[in-house]
Amino acid sequence: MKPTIKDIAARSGVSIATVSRVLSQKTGTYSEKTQAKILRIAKELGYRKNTAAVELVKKRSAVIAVILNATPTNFSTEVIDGIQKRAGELGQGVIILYAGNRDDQMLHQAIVTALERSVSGILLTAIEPDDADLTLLKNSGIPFCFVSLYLNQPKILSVSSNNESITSQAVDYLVEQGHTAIALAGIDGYHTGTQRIAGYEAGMKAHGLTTSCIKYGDYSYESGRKLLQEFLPLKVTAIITASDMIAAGILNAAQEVGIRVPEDLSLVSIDGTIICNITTPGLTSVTQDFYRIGSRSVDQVMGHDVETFVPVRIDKRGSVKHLKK
Amino acid sequence: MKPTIKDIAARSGVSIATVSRVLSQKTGTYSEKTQAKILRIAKELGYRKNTAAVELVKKRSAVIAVILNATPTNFSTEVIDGIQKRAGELGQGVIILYAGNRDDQMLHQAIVTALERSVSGILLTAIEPDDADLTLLKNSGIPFCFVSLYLNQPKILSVSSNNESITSQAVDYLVEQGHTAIALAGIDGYHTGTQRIAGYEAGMKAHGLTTSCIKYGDYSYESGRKLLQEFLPLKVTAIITASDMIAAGILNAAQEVGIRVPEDLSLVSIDGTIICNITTPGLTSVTQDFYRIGSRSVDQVMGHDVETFVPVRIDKRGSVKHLKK
DNA sequence: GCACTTTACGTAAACGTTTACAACACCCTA
DNA sequence: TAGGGTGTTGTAAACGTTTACGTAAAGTGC
Repeated sequence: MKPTIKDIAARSGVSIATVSRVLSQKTGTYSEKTQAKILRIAKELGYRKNTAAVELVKKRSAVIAVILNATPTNFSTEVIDGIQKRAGELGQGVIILYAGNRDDQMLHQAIVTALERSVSGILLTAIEPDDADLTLLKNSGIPFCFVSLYLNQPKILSVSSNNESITSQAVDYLVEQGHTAIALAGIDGYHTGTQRIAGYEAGMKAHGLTTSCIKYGDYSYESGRKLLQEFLPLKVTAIITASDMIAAGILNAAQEVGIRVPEDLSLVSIDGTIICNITTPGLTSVTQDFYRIGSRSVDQVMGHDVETFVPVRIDKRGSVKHLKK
Repeated sequence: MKPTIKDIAARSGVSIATVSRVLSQKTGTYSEKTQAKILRIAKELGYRKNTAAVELVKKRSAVIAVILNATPTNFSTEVIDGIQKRAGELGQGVIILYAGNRDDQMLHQAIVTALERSVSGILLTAIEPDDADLTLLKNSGIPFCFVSLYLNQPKILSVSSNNESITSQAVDYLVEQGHTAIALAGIDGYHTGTQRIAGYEAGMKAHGLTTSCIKYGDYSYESGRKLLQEFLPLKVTAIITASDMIAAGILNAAQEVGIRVPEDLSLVSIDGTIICNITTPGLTSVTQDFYRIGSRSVDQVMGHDVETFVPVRIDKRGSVKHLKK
């Protein structure tokens, strides 16, 4: 049998209450002598606390639930890393729950699991729940925060990059480099995509450019490869891509049909993961700080008041050509 | 207050025992009529079971703990995906615990956390515990399994590729293509590295090749870039790399100094993740089935009797040149 | 109509902690 | 010496489930 505080109490001749106080470090409520004795005996017995019992009586578990899409984007590990580190600092464990791919049923199950565990916070990473689940979350009394997704609703916590700013900065940069025929590729039809389109169109308009060219996709490498086909008949000189994988797909498919990057086509990728270093040429990117997005989301959900938007930066690599006017 | 089975019992006029039996589906112990009534009332009240209470009385939680290195290799998401899916099928939740980077302190903490939660199994992914922790695990009474690491010790569960087979197959393939000056790059100094070296040397010897060339590294892209420098003065025609990232690093560094792949240098990468498709040329690889490694490790740790070694295959892309004899 | 089984449900203990409250010893101060 | 404070400990209830055991009612076979 695993030893319990009862065993320690029996062995040390004190009550379980005292053992509990020592073990949970309610300082000031016990003498140094008993502390030493209890710690010694606990060690001797190989005592491990029973988390379930603690959570039952405390009615809240020191765990943050992270709900993820099943398709692990190449940034999710960085986000989780940030979550994990910050959670550790705050004494919280992390439990990861997969929610399938826009699978409302699985997502619902994941949320229910988190609620049943009475976690101290729920982080939804790149996930958009339906209204029923959003209501469920709101009524649960457990704080939740959207990560890498901005819903633009009042009183809903979130931490992400500013999608409008991402695309408008990308446009600014390309215009600076002399481009005017600029497309946006691989965007989704949900919140993130919509916001990026808004930023793209605002950026274009600010420079007096009215022709917009937008192609949808799903952030994957394969999607990028397919998208290149759609650009063949068009005469854009630069493409802003919704992810590094989209950029890599476009890049490779382009090179296969003899289109040179950046000589014939410039690319600015959104994300800036290590993929950007691996391709030839390297991909100039609007780089998101995923680690910080993760760590700030933990602060956010634990009630600390921190930024909603984490800044991005442009990393110049080799995929954009400077056009002479 | 969150409703409990007591509230349901009060509202439906039965005892909490009956409510519990219905809710935990002890079929055959209740009538359809009471079942219907209880389920209806539970729904009305928005009842959620309290996992902590269940775990306390059952003395085991339906959760598998996955302990990971902090440096998320690009295959870990695939492994976790496999774990997650299979665990879901078996009704187990998954909790992820990071263990830092060969940080014995953090690893110990992660193991203790898993034990305190009385998880139903512990999966150690690409992690080598020290003797004290191994003893702790063995004495815990909780099954554990090494994932993507083979310790070659009796009675220790593990699921991985066969590292000796990986490198010997790579050697076979390169010899088939006419290579004889074959190096091994980016290998670590622990179990995995040692096994891969054994396979490499056995493979070389089997073909009558006696000169071996081994360079150590840490699986990262940067490590690959550095390694290329070491190969410059040597005259190898082919390199087997310990990971896709190592291969990508060598590839890019090589191209920068005018070494063409595969014309001047052939590469066979170990892992076969999407990285192999993204580089130019694509990387020929010994591809590991990480998803299956993950899913089988769940079976293993849950007591099902499944394979310890998951087969690998060679995927030909563009990084190996066929040398005429 | 009897003995026996089955079905459906209730009672109460148990799981391992935390914590409000009480109790006691001791010391200090007026 | 009374009164109060402080430091340390014990008692016991509480957290929300599961489940062994008991029991009453209903069904079965003869």
